[in-house]
Parts: sequence; C-alpha cells; structure tokens
Amino acid sequence: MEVKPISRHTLQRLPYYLHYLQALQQEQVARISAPTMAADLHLNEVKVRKDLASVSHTGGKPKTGFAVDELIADIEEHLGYHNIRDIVLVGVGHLGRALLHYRGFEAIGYRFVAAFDNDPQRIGTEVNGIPVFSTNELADYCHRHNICLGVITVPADSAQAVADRLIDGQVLAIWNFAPVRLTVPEDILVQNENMASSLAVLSDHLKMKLDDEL
Amino acid sequence: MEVKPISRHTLQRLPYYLHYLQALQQEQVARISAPTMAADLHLNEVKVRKDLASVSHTGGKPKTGFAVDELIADIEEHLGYHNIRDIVLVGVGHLGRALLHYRGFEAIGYRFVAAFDNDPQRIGTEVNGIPVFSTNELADYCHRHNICLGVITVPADSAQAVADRLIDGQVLAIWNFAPVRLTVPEDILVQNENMASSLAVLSDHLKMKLDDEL
DNA sequence: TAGATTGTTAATCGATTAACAATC
DNA sequence: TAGATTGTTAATCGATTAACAATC
Repeated sequence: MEVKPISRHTLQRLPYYLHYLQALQQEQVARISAPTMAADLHLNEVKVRKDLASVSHTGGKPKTGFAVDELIADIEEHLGYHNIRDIVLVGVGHLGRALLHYRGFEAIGYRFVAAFDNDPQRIGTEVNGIPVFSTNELADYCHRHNICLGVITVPADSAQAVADRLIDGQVLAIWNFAPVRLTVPEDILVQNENMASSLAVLSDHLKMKLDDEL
Repeated sequence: MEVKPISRHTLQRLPYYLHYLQALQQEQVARISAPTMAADLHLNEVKVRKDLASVSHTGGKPKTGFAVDELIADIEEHLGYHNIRDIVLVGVGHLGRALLHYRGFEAIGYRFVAAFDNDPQRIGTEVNGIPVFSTNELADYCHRHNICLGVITVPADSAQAVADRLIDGQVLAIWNFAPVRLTVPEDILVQNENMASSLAVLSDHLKMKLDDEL
C-alpha cells in the first residue's frame, strides 16, 4: 500500500474544489462528475480527474461521478482539517491585521493563537480576539506553546531578525510576506509570498495585451 | 531583432531581484555578479544568469558581472515602472484595506485611484488617501477613467457580480482574491490569488515533516 | 596568460494534456 | 447493450539544472 505524494499544483487547487463542493452541498447536490467540475471551474478535465483521484478514498463511479459529501471529507482530511494547528503572526500592520481576520485558514486546519509586534501602542491589544504581545516574548511563547508555524508580516529590514527568533522558538516552518529571502537552517521550511510578485506576472500579460491592441 | 517572451517564473522573481539590488545600491555597491546574487538569494546560479540575461540590455561582463544601476533600470522597465497605470479595488474589508496600503505596487507601475464598497459607512471615506465610492458607480468610473485593472477583495458570493461590472467598465484584467473561479469573456485576463491555496502547499510540506519526526 | 564569469546549448525534471482501456 | 465517466499510461510542454565554449 503506497502513498503517492500529492503535487504542489494539485494542493493549490484543493481549496478551490473545497469551496465549490461546499456550495454544491448547500444546494443539496449529492453527486458530481469530474467533467462537470472541470467545466464549472474552467479547468482541464483530466487535471480534475487526476486531482480527485489523488485525494479520494472511495474514488468515483463511472456514469455517476463522485459523492459530494465524501469528496469534501477527503479534501478536508488532506488539508489537515482534523488536526488544527496553532500558529502565530509577527507584525500587526495592515497586512497582518487582514490575515488575522481571514476566515479561510481554519478550513484548512490552522488557527492563530497569538500575534506579536514592537509597537507599544499595539502590545496588549487584541485583533479579532487574538492577543498582541511584545516581540521580545516571541521565541519564548513559541517554545512554550509548541507553535509549528510563524507568519512574518513585518517590513523587509526586520524580517530576518524575526525569522531568527521564530527559529529560536523551534518553529518548523515560516510563511514570509516580506520581500526578502530569509537565511534559515536547512530543516526549516520557508514559503515566500509576495504581492508584488503576483502582480508582476499579471502586469506582463497585461502589457502584451496593450501592445497587441496598438 | 527578436523579443523573447519572459517566463512566468522569471517575472515572479524580478521583484526579489529589484529589492535586493536596491539594497546594494544603498550600500554604494557598483557591480554584482550572478553567482553572488544566487548565493545571497538562495537561488540556482544558472537560473539567476538566465533571468538576468532575459531582462538586461547591456548584459554582464565576464569577471566583473553586472552594473547595479543598469540592472535596476532594466528590471523596472520590464515591470512597467515608467508607465504608471491606474487601477481600482472593490471590497474595502481587511484585505482590501491592506492592499490599499501596500507600498510595493508603485514600484512595479500600478497606482490605486479609487476603491468601491457597498457599505454606506465606508462610502465617502478615504483609505490611505484613496476615495471609497459606491459599487453602483463602478462600471461608470472605470469607463470614464480608462481603468485597465480591477482588484476584487469582496466575499466569494459577490465576486462574480463585481467582475461583471468591471467588465462593463471595460477593464482588461482582473486580480481576484475571492476563492471562486470567475466566468469572464475570453479576452479578459484573470489572475486568482488565494491565501488558503498558498497555505495549503506549506501545510502539506509541514505535515510530511511532522510525520517524518515520529 | 589564468581564472572567474557570462551566455547558450543539451539533459533533466515535473506538470499538463492527450489517448484509451476498464467500468458501471 | 450503449454511453458516460473513471483511472492510467503515453506524449507534450515549460522550467530547472548541468555542461561548456566564449570573453574579459
């Protein structure tokens, strides 16, 4: 019995499937086929079939497709819904605040339990019910509460210092929104997120469109 | 004289290069080699060389590398720094607010000129100096001001309606943060952004790490 | 000249898409 | 049975990485 690792791109699509299936569930739809999903989500048919095959336990049935309820359970299981993990956020600026309010993380098994900031004005307050502590307490807090993941939303010039403290606190992974590449030990997982990066791709496509129209 | 199209992944890396080079410029560093950049940014050496080759006009010189100033200019040109484009945002919630405050967009040639929302409490206010109008005025505003790009940060269930209005307003592209796939005419460019998607990838890697440690 | 660095051609890797047999 | 749909094997495509000749 083998467990085939699930591809990066498939994982990125899972939350879309989940959202779509939950909407179907609301409308009391019991079964759904891969081709229908593909059409509705504007994805390639085979891609959807492969994605579903890689997470579904029971699989689909020819002619009728997949049971909506089961698929939802399968995807949620894969995304880790059943073992909620505690995470922290550092940098309670605008982006930090937005993430603390984001509702989509619980659905994939993550919950903010604390936020950290340097600004005395922010320390001691709460954001969406989550307490804000001094960054001095970061490493200690992570260690004591067994935090696995830290989200960095501080400016670029303090991101590395924050990362170092998170690592002192024994986190396993860092989700970094600062526009710098962090230097971390090999066994620490870092995922970089950059709004400007995403816009850069869109921008290039847009430029080509504008050029074409001349 | 051919223009080779620049790859999606290269584009995503350009903002990182730009940020890194600007830091070097601050420290009065005049020239930089691809291998050094690769080491500092934890990227493959050849990847950096190819990326730089695809944007640099004058190219590098063996032994000494690239002129920092020229590289910055080349990357900025590619990202569209020199023709700022006006964009709008719809949905002034937490995420919308964060984006309106984000400083990284100007650096790649985009400027928010208006925001839209349905909430009467928000209409008429300003966020970071950007006026908030009623969503009713969306299509009209875009058309009159020749807006090329609309950013959607409304909840999933109203995202499609907003997209329809943006398209009425003749925008060319949509940057969609709602967790749904929009239905749009073929010639409209849509880029989907989903925080949960990104976390899903990180989550899976993390799960494997945790499993390994048992 | 010797050595580091560039730019490019070839090999590898992973993801997408096409083709098709198996199934209800 | 006929036809839609599944699951998988093979072909294609794009990006990364390795190898190497050209250059200052």
